[in-house]
Amino acid sequence: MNDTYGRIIETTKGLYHEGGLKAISMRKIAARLDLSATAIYRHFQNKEHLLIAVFEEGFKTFTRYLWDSLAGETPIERLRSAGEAYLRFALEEPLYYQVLFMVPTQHLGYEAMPETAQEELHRAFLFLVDRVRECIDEGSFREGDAETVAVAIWGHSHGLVSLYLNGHFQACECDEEFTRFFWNSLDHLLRGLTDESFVESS
Amino acid sequence: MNDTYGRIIETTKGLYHEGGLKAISMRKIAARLDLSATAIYRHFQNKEHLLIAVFEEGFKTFTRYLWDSLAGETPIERLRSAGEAYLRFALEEPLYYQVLFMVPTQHLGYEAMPETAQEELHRAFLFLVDRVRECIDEGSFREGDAETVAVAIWGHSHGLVSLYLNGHFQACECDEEFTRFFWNSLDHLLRGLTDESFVESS
DNA sequence: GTCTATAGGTGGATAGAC
DNA sequence: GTCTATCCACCTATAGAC
Repeated sequence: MNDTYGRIIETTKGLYHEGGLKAISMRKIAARLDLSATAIYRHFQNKEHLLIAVFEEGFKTFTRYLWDSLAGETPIERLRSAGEAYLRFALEEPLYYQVLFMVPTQHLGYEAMPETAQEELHRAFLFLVDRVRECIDEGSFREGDAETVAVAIWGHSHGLVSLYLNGHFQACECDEEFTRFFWNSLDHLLRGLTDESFVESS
Repeated sequence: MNDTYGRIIETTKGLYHEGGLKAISMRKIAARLDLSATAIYRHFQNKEHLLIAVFEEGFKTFTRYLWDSLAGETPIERLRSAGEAYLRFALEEPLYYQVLFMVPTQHLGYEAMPETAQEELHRAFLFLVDRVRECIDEGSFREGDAETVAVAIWGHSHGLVSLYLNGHFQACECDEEFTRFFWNSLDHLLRGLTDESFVESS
């Protein structure tokens, strides 16, 4: 990924991180790469297609993380690995995490983009639902709606991660400390979710 | 709030909701209110001050919600009321919720703004820490670090709310359904947080 | 594949009339 | 308090030379 195509995408992520969608412009990207503003149009049809490409690269990366988590032998191990993969992705690729999970799709403001984004996000969610359903099917979790449990897990994880990435976690000085906190907190939720009447009453 | 000042702030919130920070412009606000672009400058010094005003109105509103939650008689009741206030604010003022809690402060890109935002957010967090500490002090919660427990509660709540506001909650058709889900999920987390060794091991 | 030149649009903000 | 006229900065995108 050291070609111009890859460098343009990296620069776009950087601009997003610094100033949000409003800070991304073809001219600024070009300036940072010592290119003329128009050179980018040889690599991407227009700005919309560039942003779609960033999005899709992000999802490719995220999918690789999730894919690796399927190596676990039992459903419970695979669910835990999925959580580890989600957290590792957030910490190792914070810029992608923000673009994929922290931008309201309406704010993208393009035709093709929101559909791509929604579809990909839904696919990721279904992956988690599958991990939960496996656990229910083999009896590790109580009977119930896998989607309901998956949403609670995703919500909890996303909340902690997004507060941390936005700098609202003054307690944690480093990623390792946050990782310990994340798992401690999530384990308690999982215990609550699986021990009791969560699935039925919701 | 039917004066021009209030209408400008409402319109700004609406534009943010539709297209994010990049969609907010003095000209668009003016057009929606059938004003000339420059009329707004009689009410706000410039765009930065307008955005700060939106932020501060949002925090005034949020603070009113939290304030009402202090009416509870016991620490536990007040903590629960604070959660109810947080959720009601998110559902009744979703545009403010997004502006206050879902915009990375770097993306605001002004001098005065990020400090205002960070300070106000921190004050809201300290309010939650106080509610948790009360519960610990009277013995309803185990001994331990109130900030740690507060972060877990806030993270969980924020995660669920932001997924819901971003439309990722296909299971819940209406606010009432989401409210039930929210409390069911949060109650399980609270049980886990208070029953076991969460505070010590994190 | 990269450049310059350029068209056409949107934006923030000021000056001065009413 | 609102208007029009205006300035200047920045943006996306195209055409055509190298």
